[in-house]
Amino acid sequence: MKFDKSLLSGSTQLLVLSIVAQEDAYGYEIITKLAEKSEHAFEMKEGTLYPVLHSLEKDGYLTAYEQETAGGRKRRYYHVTDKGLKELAAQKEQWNAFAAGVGRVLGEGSPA
Amino acid sequence: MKFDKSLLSGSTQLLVLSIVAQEDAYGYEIITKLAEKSEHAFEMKEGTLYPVLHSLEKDGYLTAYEQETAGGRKRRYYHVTDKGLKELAAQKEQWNAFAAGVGRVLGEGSPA
DNA sequence: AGGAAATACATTGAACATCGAGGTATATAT
DNA sequence: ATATATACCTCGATGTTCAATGTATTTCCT
Repeated sequence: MKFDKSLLSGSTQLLVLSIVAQEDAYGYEIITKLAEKSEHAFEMKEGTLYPVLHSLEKDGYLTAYEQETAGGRKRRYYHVTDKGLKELAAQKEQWNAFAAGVGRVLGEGSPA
Repeated sequence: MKFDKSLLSGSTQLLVLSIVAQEDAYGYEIITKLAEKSEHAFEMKEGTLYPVLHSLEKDGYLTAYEQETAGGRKRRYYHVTDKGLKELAAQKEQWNAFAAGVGRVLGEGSPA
């Protein structure tokens, strides 16, 4: 496929970038928000999220800073960079093209 | 994720099932049709398709029969079974839920 | 006060999917 | 004759995700 790595699995990146772009967020929070917003269609696992977060940071799409709660709990917040916003836009486009393609393949012959 | 294997990568199965369900087809033809119908959003590789075809057949979603062209070229046609049609319906539902979920995550905050 | 559950971070090994490259063979076009 | 398209297939490398596991703190319940 043309999209596979940059979409099928890249949908993870897309989702994470999208959440963080809306508001700075920390790991645990991202998982929660994803579940909420998708109405539990997604339930991303920590083992999936953290490596993605690290690679997004390494690639310069996100920056991280630590902050303590009133309670004293440390959280690692992520913030999207300009580069990250551009990447997000690109991945959104890719997703739309992919989804439209699937729709076209499924639609003809027996419109759901 | 909840869907990953049954959707992200399972989108391959969905796509193939959908093509064959519309009309019996052989391997090479499936790749061509997928490219056409999706307006080149997908370009499935043979190394991806044939293993999928074999596993769909093994699982009873497809049956195969051989046929020769006027030219004398042998083709292995695939036909969808009742079980395959049910699976297709199920995977379509999954896809729709997934796509809707992504849409919801992307949509809020900055409606494209 | 004590214990369970939720919060919050992270890593590792196994499983799985896809691709790229390679292989075989026939038909058609140049 | 030779190159390209058709048509099937396999294998190894790569990359992604998950389940399991680990640590530590905070909050809730009894």
